[in-house]
Amino acid sequence: MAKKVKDILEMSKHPVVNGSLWLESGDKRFFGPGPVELLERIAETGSIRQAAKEMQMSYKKAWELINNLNAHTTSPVVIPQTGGEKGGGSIVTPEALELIQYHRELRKRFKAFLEKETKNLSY
Amino acid sequence: MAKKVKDILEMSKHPVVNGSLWLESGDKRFFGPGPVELLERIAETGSIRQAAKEMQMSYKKAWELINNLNAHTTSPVVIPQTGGEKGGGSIVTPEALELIQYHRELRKRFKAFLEKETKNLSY
DNA sequence: AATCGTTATTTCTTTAAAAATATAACGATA
DNA sequence: TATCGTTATATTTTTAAAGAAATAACGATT
Repeated sequence: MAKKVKDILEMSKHPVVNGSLWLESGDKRFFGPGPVELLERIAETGSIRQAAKEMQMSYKKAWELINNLNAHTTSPVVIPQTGGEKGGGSIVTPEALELIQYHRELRKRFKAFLEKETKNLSY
Repeated sequence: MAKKVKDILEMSKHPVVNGSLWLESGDKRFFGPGPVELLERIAETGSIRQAAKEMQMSYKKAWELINNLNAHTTSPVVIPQTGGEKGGGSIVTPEALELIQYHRELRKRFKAFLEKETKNLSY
């Protein structure tokens, strides 16, 4: 009888099945953990720059993520305003909030999958 | 009523849920797509160097992957022989083949998960 | 002992990604 | 119209990862 995985792996090191999820189209990722957190923080702060700063992300990268995300939605999920009383800012649309919620649920299902597979290592 | 994801995403670009899976312990990955393919090729060729070459992977990286993998198993899954009639070579143990098989099945389950989630985007 | 191609390892170089920097445009407000 | 902090964008610099190259050790075979 062939050995089982748990007899091959060094179980004392507590190996786990882990992974990453994202939305892509044409091999290009446009919605993963990064953009999600960014959206959340833009919603809070009203500013791409400030949100990026909180995440220790460069403004440039943040802007690219948002721009890329907007390119994959029927209407922009982040609406920037340049100039204005405080120099400008950005608001996230209700659709963005919907995407965030979707991703939370997706992540929950993925987490369940990973935990199931991790448990499965032991049998 | 809140919009659904399919109404927010630009569905004409055919977005899909995709992801990556691996085994890790202590935040360090030791078994993902790379090592799996490498093991398969070492099994075929009997040589780390040749296997790496086939994958356009540097020998150094291949060796690191294998070394790292061996460090997470109860006994080495790749046994190198330095020197010998053809200069040496490496053989993969039955346990390695078992790991490969495990990963194939894991990947199958993950694929099903991803496809289900991708379909789910449309509803 | 000479040969072979591999393993094992270090060092150097290249490349790519990320980050930092700089600057123009913007428009509500005072 | 002067100010503000932001968006938008290009350019430069830094950093990290990957790759290339070089070298010693190895041992069965001849």
